[in-house]
Amino acid sequence: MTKRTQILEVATRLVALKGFKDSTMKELAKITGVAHGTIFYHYKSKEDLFVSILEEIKNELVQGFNDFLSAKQADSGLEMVEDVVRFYLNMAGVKEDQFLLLHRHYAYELAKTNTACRKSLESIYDCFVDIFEKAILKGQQDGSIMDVSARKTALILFTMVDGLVRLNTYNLYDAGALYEDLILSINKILKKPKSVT
Amino acid sequence: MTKRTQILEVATRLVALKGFKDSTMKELAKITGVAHGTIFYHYKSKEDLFVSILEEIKNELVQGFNDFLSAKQADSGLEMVEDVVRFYLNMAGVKEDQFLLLHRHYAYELAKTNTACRKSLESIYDCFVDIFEKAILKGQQDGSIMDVSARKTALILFTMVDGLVRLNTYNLYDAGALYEDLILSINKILKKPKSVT
DNA sequence: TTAGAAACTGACTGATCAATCAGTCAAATT
DNA sequence: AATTTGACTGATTGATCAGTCAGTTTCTAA
Repeated sequence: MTKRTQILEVATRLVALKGFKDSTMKELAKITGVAHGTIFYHYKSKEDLFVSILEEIKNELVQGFNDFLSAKQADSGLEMVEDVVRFYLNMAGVKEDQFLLLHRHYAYELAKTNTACRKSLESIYDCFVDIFEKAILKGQQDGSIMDVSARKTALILFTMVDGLVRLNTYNLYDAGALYEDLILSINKILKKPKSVT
Repeated sequence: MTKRTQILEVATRLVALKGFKDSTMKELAKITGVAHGTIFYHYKSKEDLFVSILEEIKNELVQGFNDFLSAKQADSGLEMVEDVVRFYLNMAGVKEDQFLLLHRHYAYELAKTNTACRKSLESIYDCFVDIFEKAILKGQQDGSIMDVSARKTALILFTMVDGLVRLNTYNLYDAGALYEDLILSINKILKKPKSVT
């Protein structure tokens, strides 16, 4: 692995854990095992490094969700929504650093002035919401999901799932105990009542 | 208004807007119109000032939610849940700075080492979840809400509503357009089906 | 073999920050 | 009138930071 890649990996973990401002390039250099100046040889500034981190996160997450989408296609739409929720929660555990970083404010503040940053964030969130929307649309075609606005409902499901991930991060409540209740609630929102035609 | 209070008010807005690290005491002094040293006369450190900010937020929010609770008592439990949701969304608009600050990471990081900070956060979130739980329990007594774990469901509703507030903050989607759909979804989660005894 | 390019180093710089502290001043107390 | 107190001031300090740069090492291709 090149030093450039090593720096990016360690920086992701560091910024996720401590935030952008509290992560110093000195510490990053020390942990990575390179000289302070090497970071600036590969990335022209701290902000530039952050944009690269976000781009890498975007690539990994979009890749991961697309892989999931092309692998799973058999179930009903309603079952697919469940699968998406479980996959999302699983990804949030596996790629904890990436999700933690996405839940910090710095990226969204930088997005106001930095185009590349905004593009990455948009790609990530569109990817998240799209996958819920696709599952809902599928469910409406196969009759397992009731007639609701797919996009709006997708956004609501996303906020529910992502909210739970966040609750975990904050450590105020035991969010893990809520996973099954969350899926039950989502079922109630979506499930088409037995038709009475 | 005393300078001490003025400093606290301006600091709340400043830290909500820019985050703890990016808010400088120099700027705070300038905006408030006091000398740099005055801040340290009233608050022994920047961190101490932040704890005071959080305590003030706790007092205001807990007060606000308790006022709401003692005013509203007539409706059915299900209607009360709706009222709580609307009140929460309204408060998030009125007290935008306070909610924004609560959605930042610094408070939760400080809570790991600072007891007063942790206590304030716990009071705030317990207050939020309790009010949902009370409405659900009421609905289960009057028969408008189905038999579910009140506490767990309260947490899920809270993550839904708070997630929507957050979505607004991030400016990625138009969350305002989702308010009515959110309330519909919550209704589906809670509403007791017509009994078939 | 070697010359030039690319990768890397770490001491250094200037800027910025929280916090300090000696001192001012007006109001309260004696 | 004399003294004390508490609110307030702003220049100063020492620490820390991102970023620079002159110099060194490693790689590459002819």
